[in-house]
Amino acid sequence: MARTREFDEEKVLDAAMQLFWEKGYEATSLSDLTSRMGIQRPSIYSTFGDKKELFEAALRRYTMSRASEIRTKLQNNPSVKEAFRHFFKEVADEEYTEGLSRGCFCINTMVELAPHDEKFEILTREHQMYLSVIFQETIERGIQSGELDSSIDAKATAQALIVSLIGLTVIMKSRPNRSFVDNSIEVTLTLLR
Amino acid sequence: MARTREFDEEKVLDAAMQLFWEKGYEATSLSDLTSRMGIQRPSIYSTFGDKKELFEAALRRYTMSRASEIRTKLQNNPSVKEAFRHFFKEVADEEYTEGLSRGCFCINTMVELAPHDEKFEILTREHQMYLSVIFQETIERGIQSGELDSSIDAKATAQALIVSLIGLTVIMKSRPNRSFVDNSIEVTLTLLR
DNA sequence: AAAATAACATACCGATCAGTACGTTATTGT
DNA sequence: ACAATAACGTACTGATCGGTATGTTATTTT
Repeated sequence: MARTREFDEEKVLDAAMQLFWEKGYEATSLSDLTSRMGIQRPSIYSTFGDKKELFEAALRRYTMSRASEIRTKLQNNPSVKEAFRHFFKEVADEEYTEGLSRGCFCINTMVELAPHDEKFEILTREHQMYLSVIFQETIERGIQSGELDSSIDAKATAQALIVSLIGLTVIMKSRPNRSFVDNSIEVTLTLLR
Repeated sequence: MARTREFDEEKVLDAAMQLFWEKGYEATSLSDLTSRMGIQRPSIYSTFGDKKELFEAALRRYTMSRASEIRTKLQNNPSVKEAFRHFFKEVADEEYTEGLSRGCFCINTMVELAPHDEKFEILTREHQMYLSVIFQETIERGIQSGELDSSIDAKATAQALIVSLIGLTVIMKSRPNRSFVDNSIEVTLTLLR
């Protein structure tokens, strides 16, 4: 050992995550990163590798914390339908409250990088598949409790809800009327009967 | 007048559209554009303005042709539900057939540019709103013909279908199992009862 | 205290970026 | 035929890109 590191690795990775989340991969320069992370260029390279590797680390950090956040939110409500309604509304509220529409870092990456980079195709797919399993388990809980009709297909319905969540997240970037979003959510939730 | 233009303005704009559609705005360089469009740099600037203006022209070209294409497809089937099913399946088929997942140029732009450029926020929003009106009119046709229940909210349902279509288009960039996509489509179509 | 070592900051690299100046060529109107 | 003009190709601009070489500073081990 020798000189001790002056920065907190998690903190600077978090700063990089915020920046990539806001601006995407291509539009974020190394200069943007150094100023936002508060460390110098060689520190980035020695700690995280090149720009793509830093991006990957930031995305992995995002998907992990996001997945557990969603899992917690869906578990915290005895009513499955209300849990989904509350979650979807919350997603909408966040986009309409904040000035900047960051959306979902993973979805942004799916659009920007997945088609041309297999690593991110896989990484983003696996996150969505994981979320869809969380949705499915939540729906199955609703069936077991008798809240939901046992005739519904938990897996297929979960997948449809994931698709709607993605669509919602994306279209909010164009800032449609709030009624558009609210209508879509209510209609989509009728899939949970 | 003097020397006549040697290139077809529509053809080179179409080439630019294909390229921006595949790679997005930032990742497409002027050198990429000149080689794909087959014309020199000054010809681009004198004909279309700068890179952003060329991008905008390409996107406008896309949204217009896409909207009329969708309108036609939905009108060509007497059954509204079958029209939507066929259309959604076709969107899926295209993504799974082609090697590269281009998705929808307008959706790509919504993710990449809309949050930081009001012009594209408006342009992409208006396209989605236009599509949602087409969907709504199609659903209303189904209600009038007796195919669909008159109790359904045509506008809200159309909006939910637009959201699902966006979600589908985006998630296919991560190349999920075909069953994921097919399940989502079938469940979503149960909104048309 | 001295040697070893790793994080630090500065300053640089060649490549590529978007955009343009400029000289040449081809077509027009007179 | 000739002057005017606009599209053409070449070659360039300053700025910025991602990435690194290098020298300095601080901490640890001996």
